[in-house]
Amino acid sequence: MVNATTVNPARVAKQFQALADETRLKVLRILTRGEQCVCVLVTKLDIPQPLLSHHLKTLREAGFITARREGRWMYYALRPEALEDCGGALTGLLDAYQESARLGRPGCYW
Amino acid sequence: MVNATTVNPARVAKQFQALADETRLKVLRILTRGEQCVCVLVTKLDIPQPLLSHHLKTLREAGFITARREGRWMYYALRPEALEDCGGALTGLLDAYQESARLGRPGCYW
DNA sequence: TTGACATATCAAAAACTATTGATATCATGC
DNA sequence: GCATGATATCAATAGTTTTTGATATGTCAA
Repeated sequence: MVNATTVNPARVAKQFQALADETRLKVLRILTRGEQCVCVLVTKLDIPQPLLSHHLKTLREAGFITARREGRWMYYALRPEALEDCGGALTGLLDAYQESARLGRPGCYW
Repeated sequence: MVNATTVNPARVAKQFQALADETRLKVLRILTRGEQCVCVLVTKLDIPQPLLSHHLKTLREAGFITARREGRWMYYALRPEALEDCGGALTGLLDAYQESARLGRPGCYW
């Protein structure tokens, strides 16, 4: 079960860092519609190909997408588990907040 | 209702940027226990006070915390709405992903 | 095997963010 | 008013990320 204490700040910070970019969020949004070829992404995002390649690498290293080669094309797909994981970090904080409110904010466990 | 199309990538990217730092996540984690004075945060985090002040500013500008003065002390508190908002961006993506899977991935709406 | 295309990598420049130390502000108690 | 303590701001530096353009790699088709 996820809660505020089980969240590892260093690891989570890196995941949020990967989400902290407009282009990368747009990539994820496109990929919600399913696997896409890089050529499609370049066209839709209208950015230079090497730059997109770099952002894809960032997303992949953070676990948000997977890559698959098919002939000359690379297909990228969303990895929903990673999004769920990040969401879990947020709800972990929210749950801790609500739980502590329920208990009357007894001071920090730190 | 939140979904992938209603999410504004530029705004959300800034919110995630504020979360993309270990110290700031620790601050939020401490604040789940309720409002805290800066002096408490400095002690718990063991970082120089001006640095903490800078991180608090970042969190405040992104809407994650509020500040209140009481005499010489400043008290910071979590703003759960901002966390919910960020979580909404993630679930918006996840919902879009699942919905498009349900519909058989009919190509991108872009 | 060569040519063409899709994508990745690399190196340099530009832009941004974090950190530090010094100093300013603001409230309090004397 | 002055000294003190709490916090914020500022300027400089260091570190990181983003962007660009050039080039490399890998695959296919002829």
